Amino acid sequence: MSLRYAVLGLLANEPGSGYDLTQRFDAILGRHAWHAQHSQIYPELKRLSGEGLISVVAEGPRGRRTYDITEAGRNDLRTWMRNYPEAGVVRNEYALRLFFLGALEPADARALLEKYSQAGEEQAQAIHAIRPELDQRPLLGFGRLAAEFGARYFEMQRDWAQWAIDQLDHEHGP
Amino acid sequence: MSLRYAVLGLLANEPGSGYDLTQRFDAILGRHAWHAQHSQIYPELKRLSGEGLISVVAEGPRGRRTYDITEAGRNDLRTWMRNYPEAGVVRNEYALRLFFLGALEPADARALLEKYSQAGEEQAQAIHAIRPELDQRPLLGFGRLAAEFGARYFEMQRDWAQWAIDQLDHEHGP
DNA sequence: ATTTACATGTAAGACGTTACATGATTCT
DNA sequence: AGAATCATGTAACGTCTTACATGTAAAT
Repeated sequence: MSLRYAVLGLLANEPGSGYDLTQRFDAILGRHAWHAQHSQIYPELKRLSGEGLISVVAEGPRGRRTYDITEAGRNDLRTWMRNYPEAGVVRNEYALRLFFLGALEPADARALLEKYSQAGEEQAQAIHAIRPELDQRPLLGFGRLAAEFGARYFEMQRDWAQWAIDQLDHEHGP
Repeated sequence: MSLRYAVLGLLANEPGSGYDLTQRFDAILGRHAWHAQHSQIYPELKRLSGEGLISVVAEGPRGRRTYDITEAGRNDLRTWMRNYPEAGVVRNEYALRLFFLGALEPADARALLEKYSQAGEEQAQAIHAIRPELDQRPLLGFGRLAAEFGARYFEMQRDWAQWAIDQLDHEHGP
């Protein structure tokens, strides 16, 4: 059921076509929270439109249809948002891998941790880079609060990986 | 393909039955990294066993079969681990909700942020509580490095939510 | 004796990915 | 003229959840 709310939330932020939403998923949302391909998005737009939660507000070249959220849709989104889930869907391949570091030999574990550290630094920088624009208007569904969360997350990942490397070095000689 | 490696990783940590693995997913892994029900686990164990990546090492009451990872399985797991994915699967309902805080009225957003803060504190405490045992032996697939990551993650969540509440209060009056 | 926990399995339907399919508009 | 981007759609296949189904062993 989350795809439904991902789409509603993105449209609540800014109207857009299926094509636009596909890009927003690819750019931001899909990296951190939820992913969807266009093959899932277009049917979902039809469904939501049929239920009156979104509607076509403009048509453009190549059959482009721009959707916006309706009042009914906004209410549905808010109701969902107000209800904090006891057991929400969480699936994270990177976190999964980090559980099994013990299965690697120290040299391989170290190399992997370097990648976690590097990726953390890069992603944090990427967020800092777009932050100035966020104060003007939300970008691709990325508001100030979410940006801060993302930045803190990736800085934490970077620092944790460095700490973990230190731990390994102390155990197996620097 | 990640379920496969979640199972291999858990068995690499400690042998267990389908029932045991179901509990490990429920207790730790499913909350942070990957989830699976028994209805998915049992068929997966058969598949992995058929491929020679795991094998039955003990049988017990009620048809219980304890599996352990084989050398072939350990190699497969290590190969997967060494390969850091460019675009791994990430799906997080909690993070998704946090992207759309702007859709709520300030009072509702504040209430939700309080829940994020509280949940962060509780989960961080839960990890600290089991940490002493981790130094003796890995517990439910939860090694020291992963525990530290989890603790830092939830402390970050708590602190971010408090920061976000401050931001809202400054915008809309305390 | 009854309840709880242990233990495994299958089936239907929902959700998600990959591949197939088509065409218009814009840029170089 | 050709390439890249924009734009939408469907089908087959794989994964995941929910529900159905069954039985044993241990604890109260």
